Amino acid sequence: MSPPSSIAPGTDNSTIPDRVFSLIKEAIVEGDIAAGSKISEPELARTYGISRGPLREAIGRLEACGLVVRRANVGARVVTLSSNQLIEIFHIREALEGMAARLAAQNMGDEEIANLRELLGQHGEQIERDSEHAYFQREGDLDFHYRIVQGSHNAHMFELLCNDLYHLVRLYRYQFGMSSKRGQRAFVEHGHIVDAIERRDPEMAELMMRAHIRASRENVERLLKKR
Amino acid sequence: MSPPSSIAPGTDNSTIPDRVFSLIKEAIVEGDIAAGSKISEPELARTYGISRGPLREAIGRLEACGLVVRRANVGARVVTLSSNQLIEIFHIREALEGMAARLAAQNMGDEEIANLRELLGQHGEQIERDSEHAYFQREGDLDFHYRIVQGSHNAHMFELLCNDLYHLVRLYRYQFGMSSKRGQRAFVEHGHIVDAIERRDPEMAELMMRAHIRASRENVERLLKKR
DNA sequence: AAAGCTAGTATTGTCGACAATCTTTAATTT
DNA sequence: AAATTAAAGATTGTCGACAATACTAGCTTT
Repeated sequence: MSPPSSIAPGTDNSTIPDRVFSLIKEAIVEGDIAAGSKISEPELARTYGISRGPLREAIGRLEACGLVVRRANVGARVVTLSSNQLIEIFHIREALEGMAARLAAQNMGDEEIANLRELLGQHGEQIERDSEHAYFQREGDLDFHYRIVQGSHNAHMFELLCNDLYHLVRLYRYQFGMSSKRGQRAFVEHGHIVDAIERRDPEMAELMMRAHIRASRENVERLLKKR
Repeated sequence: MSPPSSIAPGTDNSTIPDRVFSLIKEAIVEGDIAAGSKISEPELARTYGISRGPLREAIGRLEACGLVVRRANVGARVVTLSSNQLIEIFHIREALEGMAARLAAQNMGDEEIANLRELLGQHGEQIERDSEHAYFQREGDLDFHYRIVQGSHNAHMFELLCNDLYHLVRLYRYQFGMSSKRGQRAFVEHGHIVDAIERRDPEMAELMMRAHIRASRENVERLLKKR
C-alpha cells in the first residue's frame, strides 16, 4: 500500500495536517520509514504534494505522540525504542490499563459487556483455526485492550492510551517483531478480565489486567535478556 | 508580571515556539487568559512580536497538552474543565502516580530519598509558621509529587505527568480555586509515602500514594456536590 | 416582526521565499 | 598523514501574502 502522490483536497472535512499525520504515522508504525531515519521536510513535502507549513504541523503532532524526536535546527528522526523505554511503557500501561479495567467494571453498559464477550469469542475461534495465532498477538490483542479503555468511559484516558501510547506499542511490535508463544495464555488472561467485568468486580478486574500486562512485560524482559 | 512586548531573539538557544509556548502556557494556567476565551492568532502574534508561523506551532503544543481545544477553520479556545474531566484526571493520576511511587521505592538513590525527606521537613515547618498553609496546597503539593515522579526514574512517566497533566492540575486549581482544609492531612499522607519509600516497600508506597490521591479526589467530589 | 438569505469582514489555512543554522567537503597547517 | 579550519551546500526556522472558510450585519421576504 504505497502512499498517494498527492493529498486529494476537499474530499472530506479533515484538514491537511490531519491526513498527512495519519499517513506518516502509519508509515512509521508499519516500518515503511525505518527506525532512526531522518524525516526530511522537503522530501516529504514533495511526496505528499503539499507545502512545508502543514507538514511541519503534522510532524509536531508526531513528536507529541513520541513517534519522532526533534532537535532544533537539525530536524526530526523516527524514534528508536531502547529496551529501557520499552519497559517504561509497560509500567505505564500496567498502571493506566489496570485503572481502565477497574473503571470499565464500574461503568460499562450491559450491552457493551456483551459485545466485549463476543469479541473474546471471536478471538477464541481465531486461535482454534489458526494455531499460529499470529494475528491475535498483533492487532487482535490491541483490539481487546482498546475496548477496555473505551469501556472505562474516561475520555482523557482513551486519548492518552489509544491516541498516543498504543502507536508506540505497535511500533515496538514491528521493530522487535517478537510474537512468542504467549497468544494462548494471553487469551486465557483476557477471559479472566472479562469475567471480572461481567461480575462487576472492579478490584479483581484491575488485578487481572495488571497481572496480564505484567506477565507480558516479564516475557519481553526474558526475551531481551536472551540476546 | 506582564508579558514582554517582544521576544528577545538569540538570548538563549531555545526556539521561538519554545519560549512562546511557555509564556502562553503560564498565562493560561494562571488565569491571565480567561477559561473559554478565544486564542486569536493575529492578536497574539502582535502581542509577542512574532509571525503566525511559530505561534501556530506553539498553539499546537498547547493543544497536545490539553490546555486549548482547536476546531478546524474556527480557531483555538482555552479549555474549560468540566467536573467530569476533573474527576477523569484524578483517576489517571491515581493510577500513574501510584505506579510512580512504587517505582520510586525501587529506584530512588539513597541521597535522593534523603533530599525528599528534607523537602517534607521544609513543608512541615511551613505549615507550622503559616497556619493557613495556602502555599502548601498550591504549588508545594505539586513539588512533592514532582519529586516522586522524578524518583521513579521513568522518563516517559515524567514526560506524561510533569509536562502535560500537571499543567491541567494547576489550571484547575486556579479555575476552581478550592484550597480546603486538607493541607494538614495531605502533609501526613505525604509522610506515609516517604516512610514507605525509605523502607523500600514498593507495594506500600503505591497503596499510600493511591489512597492520598483518592482522598483528594473524594474531597473535590464532596465540594462539587455542595454547589 | 421574525425568519431566511446575501454580502461583507475577519480569521484561519496554505503557500513560496528569505534568513539562520547545521552538515559536509575540501583545502591548509602542523 | 592527521587534525583543524573554512567555505559550500542543504536543511530548518521564520516571515509576509494569498486563498478558503466561518462569523456578522443588513436586507429581503413572508
